[in-house]
This record gives sequence, C-alpha cells and structure tokens, in this order.
Amino acid sequence: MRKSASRPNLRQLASTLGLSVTTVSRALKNGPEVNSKTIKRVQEAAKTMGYVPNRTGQALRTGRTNVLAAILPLETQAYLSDVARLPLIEGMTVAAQARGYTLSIHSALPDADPLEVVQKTVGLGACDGLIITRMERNDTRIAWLDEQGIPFVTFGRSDSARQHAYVDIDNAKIAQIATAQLLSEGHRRIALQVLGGRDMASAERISGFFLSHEEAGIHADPALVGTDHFDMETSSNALDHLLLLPDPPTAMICVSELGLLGAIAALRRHGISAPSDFALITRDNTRMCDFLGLPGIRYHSVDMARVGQSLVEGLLGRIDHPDDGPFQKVFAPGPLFGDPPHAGRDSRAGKKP
Amino acid sequence: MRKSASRPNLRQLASTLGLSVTTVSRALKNGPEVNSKTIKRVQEAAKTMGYVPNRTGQALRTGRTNVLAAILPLETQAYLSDVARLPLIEGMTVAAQARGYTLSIHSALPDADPLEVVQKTVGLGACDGLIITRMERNDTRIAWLDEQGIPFVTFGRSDSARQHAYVDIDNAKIAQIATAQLLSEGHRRIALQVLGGRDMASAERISGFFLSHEEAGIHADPALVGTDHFDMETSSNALDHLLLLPDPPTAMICVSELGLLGAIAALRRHGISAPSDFALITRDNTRMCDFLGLPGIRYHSVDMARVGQSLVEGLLGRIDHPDDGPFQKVFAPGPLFGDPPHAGRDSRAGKKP
DNA sequence: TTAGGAATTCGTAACGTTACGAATTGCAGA
DNA sequence: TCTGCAATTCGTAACGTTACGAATTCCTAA
Repeated sequence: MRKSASRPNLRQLASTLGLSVTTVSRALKNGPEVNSKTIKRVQEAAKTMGYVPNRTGQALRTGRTNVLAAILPLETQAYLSDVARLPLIEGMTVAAQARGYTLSIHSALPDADPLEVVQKTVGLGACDGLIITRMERNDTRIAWLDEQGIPFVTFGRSDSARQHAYVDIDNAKIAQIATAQLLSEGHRRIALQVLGGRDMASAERISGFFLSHEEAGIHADPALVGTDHFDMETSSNALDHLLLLPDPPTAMICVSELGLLGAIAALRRHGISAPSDFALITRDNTRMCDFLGLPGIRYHSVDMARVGQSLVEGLLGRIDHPDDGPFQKVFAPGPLFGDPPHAGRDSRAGKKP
Repeated sequence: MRKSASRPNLRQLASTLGLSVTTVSRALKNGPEVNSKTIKRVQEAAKTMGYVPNRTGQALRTGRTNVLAAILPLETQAYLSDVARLPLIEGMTVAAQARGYTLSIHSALPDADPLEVVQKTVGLGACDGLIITRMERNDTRIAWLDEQGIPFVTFGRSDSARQHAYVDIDNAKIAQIATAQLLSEGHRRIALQVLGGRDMASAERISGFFLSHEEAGIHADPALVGTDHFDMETSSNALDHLLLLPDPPTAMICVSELGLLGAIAALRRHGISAPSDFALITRDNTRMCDFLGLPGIRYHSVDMARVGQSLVEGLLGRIDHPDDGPFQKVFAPGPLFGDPPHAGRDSRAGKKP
C-alpha cells in the first residue's frame, strides 16, 4: 500500500524506453553525444514517469553532495538570541537554494570546543563545504580544515598565518566611526559593548574604539570596555555597574539590538532618559526604538542577509575553483543612520538604503 | 599535496587489519557475531587511522540519509522577519543533532506554491522526513506527502480529512483567553491581529475570538479583525485605520512581537499611551517592552524552541514507527503573563515558567 | 556495393556501504 | 580420529548513479 507509486530509477526508466542507462543518463543532462530526438523522448518520459535523480546515488558516484554546512552558535535557553542570526540564516539558505545547493545547519553549543564541533560536522561526511562563524584569535579550525582540504569560508577574519576565505564586517571601522562621532559631540567617557572573550570581532571592535581615541588625543578608559554583552540582562547589568562609577560614561556603543535594550533598561533604572541625556549608538537597527517612541538612537546598519549570501557565494567559489585565491570580502560600514538626539523628534534624515 | 591524508574507507581499513570488510563493518557497530577481541582491535584501528564511515555510502545502501528537511517561509527583504522563527530553528537543529540527524533548511519564498516547494524539496531525494509549516485550509500538501509515503510532521493542524502528524499551538484557545480577559475588563471593541489569508492558525485564532464574544453574549465586529500583520509597518497601518473609525477599538490582541510594536507606533501617532489607555495582549514576549519602560502588556508565552524540538521528535517517531498512530501534540496555552496596566509599574506577578 | 568515418548507443566498472548466506575455524564429545 | 555444533569470518551482491572505452548504427563517398 505505501510507497505504491515508488519512484522509478534510471534503470527502470531506461528499460521502459528501450534504451541503456548510459544513454538515458546522458540524455537527461543534454549530453552532446545523444541524438536530440532521443533527448526529447527521454526527458518527456522522465517527466511523465516522475523520474527524479537520486541525490545519494549521484553523490556517491561524483563525490559531491550539493550540501553546504553552516555551524552557528545556537542557544535554546534564551528566548531571543541574537536576532541578526535570523537574516543570516535566511540569506544563506536562499542563496544556497538558488544555486542548487542545500544548507544544513549545525549548532555549536556554547560550551563545546569549536574545533571538535567542526571535526564532528565534517565527520558526518555529507557536505561539500563549510561555513564557520565566531572566529577566535589563533583559531585552530583554519589550519585543520586547510590540512583536510575541505573548502570553507569563515564569517569573520582571523589572525591565522594562513590565508583563508572569509566574509567579514568591518567591526573596527564601525566602532571607530561611532567612537569618533561621539567624541566629536563632546563625549569624553564612552562605554563600549563587545560580545566578549577571545573572539576576533571583539578584538577588532576594541581596536577601532581605541584608535579613534588616539586620533582625537583623548585617553580611553579600558574600564569602560565591557564584555559578554550577548543578551539583555547581562548588558543591562554591565551598564548598571558603569553608571555607579565616580566618573560614569555619558554614551555607549552597543554591540547588538539586545545590548541596546539592556542599556536602555539600565539607564531607566538610573533615571537617565535615553538618548537625550545619554548618547547611544548601536548596530542592526530594526527600528523598534523608533516604533516605541525612542528616536534619536543612531546605528550602523548591517545587511545580514547579504552577508549570508556572500558566505555562500564565497564558499561555492572555493568549491568550484579551489586554486583561485581565497574569497575575501569585507562589508564596509555605511554611514551612521538616525538623527542625533537633539534633532526633531520624528524626522529621520538618514534613511536606510 | 591537498587531500594528502585522504580518509580511509572500509576496504582500506579492512586490508590493513587483514580482515574482510564485512567483519570490519560489523565490528564497528558492535555486531554480536564478531569476536569481542576483534571488535576492540577494529575500533582502535579505526580511531588511529581516522576512519569515519561515509554517510553517502551508508545512505545509498540503507536508504536512510539521516537528514530531516524543514521548509520555512523565509524573507530576505525585511530585516527582521518573525523573530519567533529563530528559536524554532534552534530547537529543531539541536533536537535533530542530539538524535544523530542533520537538519536542512529550505525556504518557501512568499509567492511560491506550497505544494511545488514540497515537491521540489522531496525531489532532492535527500531527506528521511519533512517538517512543513504555515498550514492552509484544505492543504494539498498533506494528501500528496501521504500518497508518496514520505514521513512528515506539520507545524499547525489542518482541516484535511486525512489524519496526520502535527505539532500545534492552541491558537484558538490563546485568542479565546485573551479575548475573554479583555471582555471581563469591560472592553467592548477589541481588535484582533491575524497573520492573514487562508492559513489555519488565523482561522483558529478568529474562531477563538468570536467564541469568547459569544460566551459573553457580546457582539464581535468583524471589521476589527485585521489580516496580514506580519511586520511592523503593516500592523501599524492597520491599527491606524481602525483608530479612525467612528467607534474605535479600546484594546488589541497582537499576533506577534512585530505586530505589537506596530500597534504601539500607531497608538503613539494618535496620542494614545499604551497600555494604560489602550489594552494590549501579545504573544512571544521577549520582554523588550519591559526593558524599554512599557510594562503592563500582557502576553501568552510560547516556547518555540520546545515546539521545534517536538516537531523533530514527532518526525523521528514517524520515521521509526510508521505504523503507529500519527504524532499529534498541541501546546496548551499557559496563563496570561504580565500585570494589567493599572497595577504597579515595575512589579511582575506572573513570572515566566 | 562497400569502405570509411561520424553519429549514436551500449556494457562494464566503479563510488562506499550493508545484508545475506556460505565458508571456515575452534572445540567438545563420541 | 572423527563428528557435530557453535563461534567467527568471509565473499558476493546489491543500492543508483556516472565515466570510460568499446560497439553498433547510420550516412556519405568512392
């Protein structure tokens, strides 16, 4: 009963057509050595019989699975983990699909060793290439993947001695621009949120922050550089502490929308109204603050869907042309969007592109 | 140079061990007919030689790919599509991974025919089962998948005559509870957001809404039931129109966090302060309103990560035991969380579980 | 007619794995 | 020593596809 109309395979298709599997196989991909008339006949029969080539069979023969694997840090604890991850997934999925590939998502649980996760994913042996994220300083994954000869693209550069394909956001520049802007407005004690620990993005971010201070000849207080701002609570608590300092910050550069929300909550607790009395610059603005009546928060916009798309395209480039130079793309930061707090309440000069 | 240490296959492993592939294959899975001593020897050799079974080979032989496919509506246009999708993806991914499966994500672009998307995904022929979402009335996908004998689970019930496996949220009940609460507080003109069109979730939601009105003997105005509230702008505009009615609503039941934000924006434009002068109940609260200083918005909390997990578990059940009755799970709505607007500002009676 | 060559088509052998039944070994009891 | 049985191990044949070289057909020109 079930699997009644089980799908035909190449041999069945060939035998009903009175042809050999070879000819049918070639005809289906418009092989030049096949008579155009039989090509037509085969393709029509394939359609009416509902023939669909078995990907597994193809994969075994050709060694290509048409699957790309992406390893992402996923968190099932927090209801809302970093929202920017959603458009990233969407961009990767759609781009892969458009090129005939399938994207499989693999989670790197927070406490797992990144290299082991990669090894396990590769061990599954069912992908043509890998997208890895959250690059760390001296990331061991790069050398390993390189040695294994597995095509990969990283989201984020690394300081590895090896050249490798990557897509990155110019985190240093974003932090630099935001810092310079705040300094030019007269702020002298600026707080900086970073994701934390040893990851590259945070290091770049911090360097941009200090660079702008240097350029302006102003001392930057390392105590104002926080870590681990990955959800609302932690970023809220972090700013809480800073506001209790004898010389508290007057502005903050947030790492994400969650970080921004946390900061606003802390400011509210201290009776500081944002952003009029405390300047805020963030990233990945979903305009929810505008909607909620908190205009005046400036932001750098990063199109994560395009980042995802680039990752896939870079990876496919590596797969198709392994001997080309590695695909390296850095998304330059756009201008700072949003009106400064003192401008008219509902006007918006800089519009999203 | 590259692929220098190409991974060994079963035959190479067997020949260095002086055993047959059969024995090695069995030894690797602790076959009872293999001498325990050789099992040990084989497994050690496998580890030192870095042997990893080739999934494609296994798949071809066993007919099982260990891949689950999920078809989701993805949007690359809006920066932020429905945030609840992220924990859904996370939940599915982690659950699949925990059971030795890989999750592949497939996008259903908004204008595509759902059945065709399913057919194309299945046509890829590289998954053991399917998770489909956004069920519509009289959904044609169910019959098709059933006839093909492909294991599947739907997110959302359908009104199909056929029994099928599903995981669902009790949308009717959620709307019913929210409506009843607002009616009991004296609201007589309540607006309802729904996702739109012919999808089942919306139909259920609307029926719960009308049911509560009937139970209370109060007429429900169909004009207050909106559609297509899938992002901030549209839901904002929709409430705009309602507020211009001669007899405007005094409360709204939002379908998602994006819908809530849109509603709040519309209220602000009309000079109505929410939620004190206009009651709001929503779903999927990320507590961002609390953080931003807008307490008093009540919500039904739906743990989408657990929904994702259930979908995967239900699907694996279908795959492993196809003849059992279909897996059907409805997440009952929890209580309504959050304090009513008139209560103390920062206290929170109902805590998230 | 027939040879020659182009145009098609065909058969076989893999890719890496597992299922099946047959073959071999080891050991106890006659 | 030989039989019988259990304990191990082995060889072969698939799963569905594509690559390769060989075989066949068809047509044209001598």
